[in-house]
Amino acid sequence: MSNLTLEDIAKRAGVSRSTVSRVINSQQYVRQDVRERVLRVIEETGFHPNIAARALASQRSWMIGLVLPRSVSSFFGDPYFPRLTQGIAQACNRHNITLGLFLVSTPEDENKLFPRISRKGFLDGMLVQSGEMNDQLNERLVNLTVPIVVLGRPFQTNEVSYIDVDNVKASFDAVTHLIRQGRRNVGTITGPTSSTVGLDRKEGYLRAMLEHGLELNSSLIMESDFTEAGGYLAMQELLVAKPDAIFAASDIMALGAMRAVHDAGLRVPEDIAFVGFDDLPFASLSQPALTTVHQPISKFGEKAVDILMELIENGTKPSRRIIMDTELVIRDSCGAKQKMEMDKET
Amino acid sequence: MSNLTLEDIAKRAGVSRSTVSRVINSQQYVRQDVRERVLRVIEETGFHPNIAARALASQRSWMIGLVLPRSVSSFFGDPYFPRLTQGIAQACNRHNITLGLFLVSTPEDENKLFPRISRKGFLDGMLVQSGEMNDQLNERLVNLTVPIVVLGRPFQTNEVSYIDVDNVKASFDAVTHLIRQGRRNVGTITGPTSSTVGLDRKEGYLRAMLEHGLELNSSLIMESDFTEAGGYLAMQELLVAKPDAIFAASDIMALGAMRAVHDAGLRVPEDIAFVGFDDLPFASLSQPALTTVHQPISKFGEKAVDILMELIENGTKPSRRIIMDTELVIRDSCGAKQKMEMDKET
DNA sequence: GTGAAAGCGCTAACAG
DNA sequence: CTGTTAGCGCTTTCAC
Repeated sequence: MSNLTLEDIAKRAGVSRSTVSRVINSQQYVRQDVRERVLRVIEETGFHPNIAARALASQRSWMIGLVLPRSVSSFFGDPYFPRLTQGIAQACNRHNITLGLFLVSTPEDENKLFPRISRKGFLDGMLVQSGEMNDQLNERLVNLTVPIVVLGRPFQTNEVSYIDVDNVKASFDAVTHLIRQGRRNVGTITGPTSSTVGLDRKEGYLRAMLEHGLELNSSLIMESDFTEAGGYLAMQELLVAKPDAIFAASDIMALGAMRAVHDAGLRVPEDIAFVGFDDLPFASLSQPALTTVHQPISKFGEKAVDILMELIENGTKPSRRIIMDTELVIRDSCGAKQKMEMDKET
Repeated sequence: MSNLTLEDIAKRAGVSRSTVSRVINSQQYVRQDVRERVLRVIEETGFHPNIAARALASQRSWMIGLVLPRSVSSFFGDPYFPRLTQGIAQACNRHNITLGLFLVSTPEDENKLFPRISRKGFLDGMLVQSGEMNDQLNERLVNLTVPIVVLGRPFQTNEVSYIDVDNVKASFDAVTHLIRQGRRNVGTITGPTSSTVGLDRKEGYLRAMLEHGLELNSSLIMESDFTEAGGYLAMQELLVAKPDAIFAASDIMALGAMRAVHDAGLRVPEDIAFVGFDDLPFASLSQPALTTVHQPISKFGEKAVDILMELIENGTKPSRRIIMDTELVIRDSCGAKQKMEMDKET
């Protein structure tokens, strides 16, 4: 738009450049009437400071990065990420900072991107999606001096700030719910166990089974990849073990698995009960409506930005750990409602 | 990372700052051996130029923006956008520029964001998703001097560069395909007709019907909103008119509609044939697999970035219009395969 | 409280 | 081909 500079505003307001700068950065030590006069000129002219100049002088870029490592960038097929991104973008708007999006697709990408984003002064901070165990990027990034908030528990938690939900507890509760419905042959479709989220949700399943005196059966546990197709395939294998309930570590896998159950001529929840994880919009629309663990995805993203901004303002020590709450949303796929009806009748 | 400056590199390489700058910007007029020497020092030190300083001096930010107006930011529930974003992000990596993400959620967002992103020097260019008719942002943005590529045909096409698929033709072909299967009572679920994409896909339907001598019936045309739930609702209404085929303007709406058909106790494609639009990953996984118009979404995004970069390098005149090809992917929901079987038998 | 002045780290004429 | 020099538009001491 305009090419106005601080100097122009200063001239028009009859003050010096420094004063205008002070007003813009809402510092103290500016007389009230002067401040108002400057503000008025800024308003009238539609002046906005040049970000590059400001960044150069202040050593802050007013930009944070959202970094999705290679191992998750294919996850973009999972509606989880768009939702997350939306929450993050909204929070950035609120904070008046810009959001840089860095999707690492290939190893070459990673090598090119890493030096660029880790250059001091380029990003004020970053949000890094927790990736897979063998993902080097995560570790390289975390060892930087830039403030970082990891989305999801990282493998290395020392000195790192991160935000997560209590995956173990949430999964424990989900599986417990299935067991309480009288299901005994409870199987699970896990996420990749090379990721903490895959690991933690599996852990919740294992603990629930053990705690309720049920035997673990390795043929009731299938690892998959957080995709619909993966869920379908995993379910086909699980069918052999004749489960009467399945806890899927994500809604999208639950959907694929239910499709497999349907294709096998079995019914949900009568033959096999289901609980998913995420509570994405389509969960309530599936056939039958999916009982699932609700995650506050959008809020999760917003909170992550808030924490990051705090770290940027106040320094990264001590590191912060935020665990957000989940909630089991009971719909039709777990058979609980149906069971209640039956219990009433008898 | 490091705090090296051009000056440091210059000193180590025994040259002046300008020479290093020339090497970095791969300009000519540097002797081969000098260039190599400088390059080696850069390599050894892991030096990366300070973007803010570079931006200030060169008046280029090396960042482009992806702007999703309010009317589409809710569309983020549509897997189309993540795919598109992925293509765009990849192309940005290739071009060594950073991608700023600007989601406009509320009117306040819009008012805050607009001056910020339109400030000269902040963005080298932007990709703006074509929004709804009454969306002011689109027009405001397009009237800026910043290079812009609109994603999807804008309402005002004069002097604006944009990239799109031939929605009218693609829809025409899709509907023609249904008619060729012997369907006569073909209905459509359109996108919002306040958007060009909704308008164009409807236009293709209308033309196909007319051109094949079929009468238009307003109760066979339902406007919806590109959501699964919207598709379901629209289909419920359409059912009254007893259609034998439906062209849905997006896969996600087709999915919702097929769910409604299923709930009504009818079969796809026997009772009602379906063709969708997008060819998102789940299209091949639906029950039955969805016949749909394949859009090269990711390539679309990449191409958009390429065009924008060209505009940035070479000026925005003349404006460019790129129309990408689509392709009808025949699966099971349209009944064509089934019909072929039958035709063989008789 | 306010202004002058010195950079922030780079690019881009301009000399040579 | 290479170096010198003058900014880019802001922040931030340091005087006053």
